This record gives sequence, structure tokens and C-alpha cells, in this order.
Amino acid sequence: MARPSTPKLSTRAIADAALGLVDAHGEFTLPQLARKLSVSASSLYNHVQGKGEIIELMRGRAMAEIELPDLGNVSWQEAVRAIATEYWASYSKHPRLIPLLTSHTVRDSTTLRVYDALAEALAMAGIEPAQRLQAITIIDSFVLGSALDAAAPKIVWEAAPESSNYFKEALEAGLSDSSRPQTTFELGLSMLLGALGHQAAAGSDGG
Amino acid sequence: MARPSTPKLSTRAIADAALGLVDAHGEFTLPQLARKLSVSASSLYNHVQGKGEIIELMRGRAMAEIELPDLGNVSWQEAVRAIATEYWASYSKHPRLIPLLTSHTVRDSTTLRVYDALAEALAMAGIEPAQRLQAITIIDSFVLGSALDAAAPKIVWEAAPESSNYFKEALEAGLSDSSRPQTTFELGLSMLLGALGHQAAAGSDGG
DNA sequence: ACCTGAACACCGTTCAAGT
DNA sequence: ACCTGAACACCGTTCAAGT
Repeated sequence: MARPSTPKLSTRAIADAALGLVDAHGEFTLPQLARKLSVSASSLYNHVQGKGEIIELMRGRAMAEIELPDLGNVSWQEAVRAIATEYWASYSKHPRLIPLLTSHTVRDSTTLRVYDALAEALAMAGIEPAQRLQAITIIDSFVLGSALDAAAPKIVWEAAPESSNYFKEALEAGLSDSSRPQTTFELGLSMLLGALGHQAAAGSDGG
Repeated sequence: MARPSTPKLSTRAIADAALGLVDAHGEFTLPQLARKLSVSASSLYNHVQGKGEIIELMRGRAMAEIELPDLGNVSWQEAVRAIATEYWASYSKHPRLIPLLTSHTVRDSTTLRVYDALAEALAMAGIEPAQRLQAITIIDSFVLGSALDAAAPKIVWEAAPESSNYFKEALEAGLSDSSRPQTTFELGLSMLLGALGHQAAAGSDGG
């Protein structure tokens, strides 16, 4: 019963099973993963270099869900908005995956195509290369931070007995809404888009 | 040689030693930490509940470096800018700590006072409680994401052989500058502050 | 090529024993 | 109260052995 005629494992199956564990428990170990796949832990090494590669496979699975807009049909602002929102949503579907991703360098092509699309939309807006990199970085930071913020069993929204009234009344006013993460993300994104619009307009005036 | 007359350990010493390991290696183990403190691993448990508490102690050490502005002397926008910049800077001093923090709930009072100060500055601007919580969340997300972005041996700035020209020329235009993370953060923060200013003005008009 | 089981060095945590 | 060393269950990874 050493080598089966049809393989029991594949990188796809490994990634999906691992993602299931992370969604459920916030972490995963190779013995857990192997058990879930009805296989021994050492078998995983026939398909994968180690635990790190499994994390990169999960990133790919999450990013694969992103559908990019057709850049020919919409304004650049709508394009950037759509890309950023898809990006945020795919992170938010697997919030507990994010902490695992942040300590790893990315080289995943599925992720890079999102940056490509962003760059193209910003170029459409007439934003010059140097400002374009800054804009991408700012949007990326906000998306990642927002997804993290939505992910973490958050601070602030639970315990602040000795806090100022300014903070407490803000908490009380904002708590109950379950769609808060989404609407807050969209508001912040609109702020950035508005500012990028001004910058693009000023650039085409002056330069 | 069991109990020394003067204790060899303290939570402060443990946190500082752990922070040194994380800064240097991006992670830490209890045996490593114990060795650095010339102590056995089990001794740590006389001062600390476990590894998780050590992470929280490190968060406190990082946040303790934040100096909050005197809110009486500056405009609310300058106050928010100063708070957010200090916050970002203290994360950025220990970039490799961030991934460890993101999977933990916060209850650290040193961190909460930063939110208090932010809330007060936004209240000064006349921003109502519900919008105040959104504004705090947006700023927090951007600060955290920007620090992470500056931390990670980043994607994008290395490998994109098959990328679009729009993206490549942005990369080429932006790479060489070593102060890029700081200036990009400040630009994004200004974008958000401008939008918050509009919102505050509109609120005081209408309401 | 692909799975197994034994083995290795390591980890976080507990606990009786010492002063 | 505070440190030690032995012990436990667990982890990631390697590798010879099987088909």
C-alpha cells in the first residue's frame, strides 16, 4: 500500500485542506493537515517543499477568486474602486490567513496581476510613474490594514474601561452595525480615490 | 543556587530581550530567550503566563515610545497627523514584530491611550461619534497596513518579469529612494486628513 | 513517482525539588 | 518568591524502505 495507482494528494488538495484548517482554527500543523487528507505527514513532502510553500499555495487560492474589471468599460476611479474592493473582499473571506501571509515574501503571479491592473487604471488617470507607485502602495496598505482590522478580534471594540468619553461615545455609536467593516472600508477608499482624483487633475493642469 | 537574593528576571527585561530577538530574527523561542537572559526556559514562567503574554509585553514596549501631542496647542488636523505619525513610527521601528501582533487581541493600556488621543482630536474637529469611529478605524487600518508594507521584504519591489509596462515603469521610477516608505505614508495620511476635513466642514454646515 | 513509519532536533509548558 | 532540571506531548523535516 505504498504507492497508489492514482495519487492521493495534489498541491490543490493540500492548499484547500490547509485553508479549511486556517479558516477554522487560525493556524495549521502538518500532522493535522495530513490527518485531514488521510495521509501521513511525510507524504506531503512529495508535493511541497515545506510548510512555507503551503502558505504560498493558500495565498494563491485566495487571490484566484479575484475578478478584475474590464478596464475599457469604466472610469479609472471605478476601475480602481472595483480592484481594491475585490482585493479586500478576498482577504476578508479568509481573515485568519492574513497573519500567516504577512511574514512571507510574495512572488505569486495571481497576486501580481492585481497590481498590474491597478497600475493600468492609474495610468489611465494620467498619473505619472513615480506617483503611480505611491498610489499603489497607499491603496495596498489601506486594503491590507482594513482586512487585518476586520480580521482581528478587535481591541478597541471590547475593552476600554478607563478610556476618554470621546472614545467611548464613538464606540457606542458604532458598535451594533454588522456591515461596519465593509462600509468603513468603502468610505476610506472613497477618501483616497477623491484625493487621487485631485492629484490627477492637478498633474494634467500643471505638467 | 535555586533562588537568588536579587531576582534575575523581570517582565521588563524579558520584553526587551524578546524584542531584541524579534528585531534580529523575526521570531523568538523560549529556549533562545532564556539563553539570552542566562536563565532556564522554565524560569520564565515565574514572571509570565506563557509565550502569548511575552508578545503582549513587546506590544507595550513598542507603544510606550509614542509621545502624544498637547491637544491644546495645535489644530485637530495637526494633532491627528502627529498621533498617526508617531504610531506608524513606533511600529516601523520594530517591523518584524507586527506579524506577531496581528494574531492577538489587544488589551494594552499603552495602546488604548493612542486611540483616546485620536478620538479627542477628531471630536475637536466636530466629527460626530459614529463618524468618529469610522475615522479612527480608517486611520488605524492605514497606519497598520503602511507599517506592514514597509516591513515585508516586499513583493512587488522585486520580481515582476511578466508584468505590464504600466507597473514596471512605476517600479523603476520609485525604487531608488530609501525614504520612500516614510514619504508615501505621509502622502496617504494627508489624503485622509484632507477628506476628513471636508467631512467635518460639511457636518458643521448641515447639522 | 508516491506513500509509509521510524527517527532527529526542536518546541512550549508543567512540576517536583531546591533555597 | 524564584530558579533548576527532568519530563511530556507536540512540532517540522529527513530518509530508508516499499510498490
